[in-house]
Amino acid sequence: MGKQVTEMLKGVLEGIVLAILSGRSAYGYEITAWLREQGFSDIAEGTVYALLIRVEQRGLVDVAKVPSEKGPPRKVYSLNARGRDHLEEFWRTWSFLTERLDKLREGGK
Amino acid sequence: MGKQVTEMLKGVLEGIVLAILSGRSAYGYEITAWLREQGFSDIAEGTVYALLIRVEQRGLVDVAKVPSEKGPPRKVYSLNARGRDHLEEFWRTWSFLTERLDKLREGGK
DNA sequence: GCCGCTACTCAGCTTTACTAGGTACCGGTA
DNA sequence: TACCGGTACCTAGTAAAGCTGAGTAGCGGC
Repeated sequence: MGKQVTEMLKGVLEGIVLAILSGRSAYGYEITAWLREQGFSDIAEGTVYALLIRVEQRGLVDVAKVPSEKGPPRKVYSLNARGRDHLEEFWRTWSFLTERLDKLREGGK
Repeated sequence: MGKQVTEMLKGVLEGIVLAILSGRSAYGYEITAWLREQGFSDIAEGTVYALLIRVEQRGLVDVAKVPSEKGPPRKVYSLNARGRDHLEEFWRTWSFLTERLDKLREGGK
């Protein structure tokens, strides 16, 4: 990926992670691995952990500590009601953006 | 608009402005006004000017100073070849992002 | 003579992602 | 036993891009 994606991710990555958590609970390491599989090849681990801490502090997710067979205990995150609201708001904003961009793309040629 | 759009605009606003310039030349004040009409209600003026200076310094646009009837002279920007390349690259990155997000949205319910 | 619109500029702040480390637990192998 | 690789998390410092808020300046109309 290029630097361009990096900048575009600002404000979007949080929505992506919340969207992942809306499907099922997950922990940081897992989310990072999943993102890499999906083509977000160079998202730094630290970025995901920092983001998770941020959304936790804002009360958008619940956390449970679950022991792992191989390594330190996992911090499993799940979306709560507030997080679900926030995610909906994210999708609305995202739709707004994509609509404008689609129009621009057509109009611009 | 909310703070959410603000963060999402990072990395995207530049593409939006380049896309506008791909259709026709324009100057800062005009671009700001146009963005506001399109629903980007609280994009700060300073933001647009700063962005224009940035893309100019990176050689993506050409600049011409044109006297105005009512106010200081306008700096009219137009997309050059490099800018056009950059814009194409932007659209590719944008498509990549929207594809992932669309999938997530469906999958997440 | 001043108000409002046009038009651009600048310094300082915030947010979010990156870099580049580090801690720690486990199993397998030399 | 000693180490390595995979799992799992955390932190401090940096950079980029947008915002806030203020300032400069020309023009026309009441």
